[in-house]
Amino acid sequence: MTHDPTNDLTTDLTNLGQFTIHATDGQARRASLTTAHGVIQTPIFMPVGTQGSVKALAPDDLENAGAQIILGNTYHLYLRPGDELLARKGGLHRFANWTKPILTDSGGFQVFSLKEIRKLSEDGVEFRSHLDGSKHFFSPEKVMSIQNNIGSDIMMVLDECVAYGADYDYTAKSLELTTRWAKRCREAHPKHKNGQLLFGINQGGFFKDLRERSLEQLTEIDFDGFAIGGLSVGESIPEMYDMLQHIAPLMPADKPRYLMGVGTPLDILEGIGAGVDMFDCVLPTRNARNGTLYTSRGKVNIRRAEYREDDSPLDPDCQCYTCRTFSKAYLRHLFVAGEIVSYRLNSLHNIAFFLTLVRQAREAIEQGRFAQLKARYVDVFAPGNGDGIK
RNA sequence: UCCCCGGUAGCUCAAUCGGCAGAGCGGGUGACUGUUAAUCACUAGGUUCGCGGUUCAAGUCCGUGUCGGGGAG
Repeated sequence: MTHDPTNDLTTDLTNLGQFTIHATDGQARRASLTTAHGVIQTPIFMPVGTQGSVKALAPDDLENAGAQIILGNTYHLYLRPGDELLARKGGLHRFANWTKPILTDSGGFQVFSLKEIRKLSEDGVEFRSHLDGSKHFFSPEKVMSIQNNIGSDIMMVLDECVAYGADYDYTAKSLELTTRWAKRCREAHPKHKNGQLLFGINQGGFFKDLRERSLEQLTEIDFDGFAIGGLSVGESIPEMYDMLQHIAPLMPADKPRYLMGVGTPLDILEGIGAGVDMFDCVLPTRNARNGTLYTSRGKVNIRRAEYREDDSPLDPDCQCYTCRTFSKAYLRHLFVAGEIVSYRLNSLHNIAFFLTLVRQAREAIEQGRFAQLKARYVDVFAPGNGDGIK
């Protein structure tokens, strides 16, 4: 059984994939992208909901925090609950009651993160399930089919996310493989079939000529957008920024640019400054569950003893439910006591913080003052500049 | 009054034949980047109940006191 997501579309399909740039400020772009479930205003941060849920948050929480689009993951959703079940339930949107756009990662990151339990070949990736050890084969065609069943608005091609430290020869061969897989994904999924967009993924490790080669090959294929993969895999911040600044401006200007898996508030601003439009990262939600909260004054580890009696809000400049309602002392208590609502309140805040950040970036670009906005955040978050704790 | 068991980190407890006093939890911190993560790492806490003895060496053996638990009368 196949699922046709066009059944419950909210958008005029004639504009599908349309990417309109409304303003620029240096390399930074203020734009919008039309998907089957709505128009995304960029630059945007996309909360990660690997298993069909942004951990600890319900759709209402996400909407209240201002989320426009969330992620799902092909590998995880295939294993559980299964893409065919999702198709029977009307796709992930209907199953999870999330009416806005969804982007699905292809499983390419699991090639990196689950490298102990997978085998690569020309035809695809064989994974051993991290849940029960069973074997599963992900070809580019299979990954397209799974994402069809999930019904995501933006699908990603299967790629090999190369680990940091890979040598030149390996990285070169890997990028060629990623290109061949990208072509097969495009062939398996004709443009805008089911109202679903498809993005290619740039690889090439930390070799600029390989990154450029990857980009040249990918741009010959008709994708709706292009992603930078293989960053934030263990390299230093300067190495990441150096590659980002090199490759992002070379990407097609008339298509959305997506920096996968990045990053911290400063990483995101660096990316926007280099011309990137879309970001996703587990950092706000994972850190929230581990007690690290982002505020306009810097990072706050809510577990710290100094907040035991602190009646002030987490972030006086934040409009989120958590900051409007509770004191740091109470949030600390909830976290230390391991209360479940702690994970929700913390996640809600961190997501709101990241979404506020990109909203401010959009406004700043429109007003030609992006550099000032970035400088303000660097002031707060740069190492040795008050990064840690206020 | 007698008999038995016990007293080791803030808490609950380990420690071989007498051979460098440890763990878990708790405390104090840090890390986390397309989620195998409500996870992981680091760190500070000691008159081993007191006193005396044996021994090269005692948390450990002996004597005595003390505190707690149990039993007998």
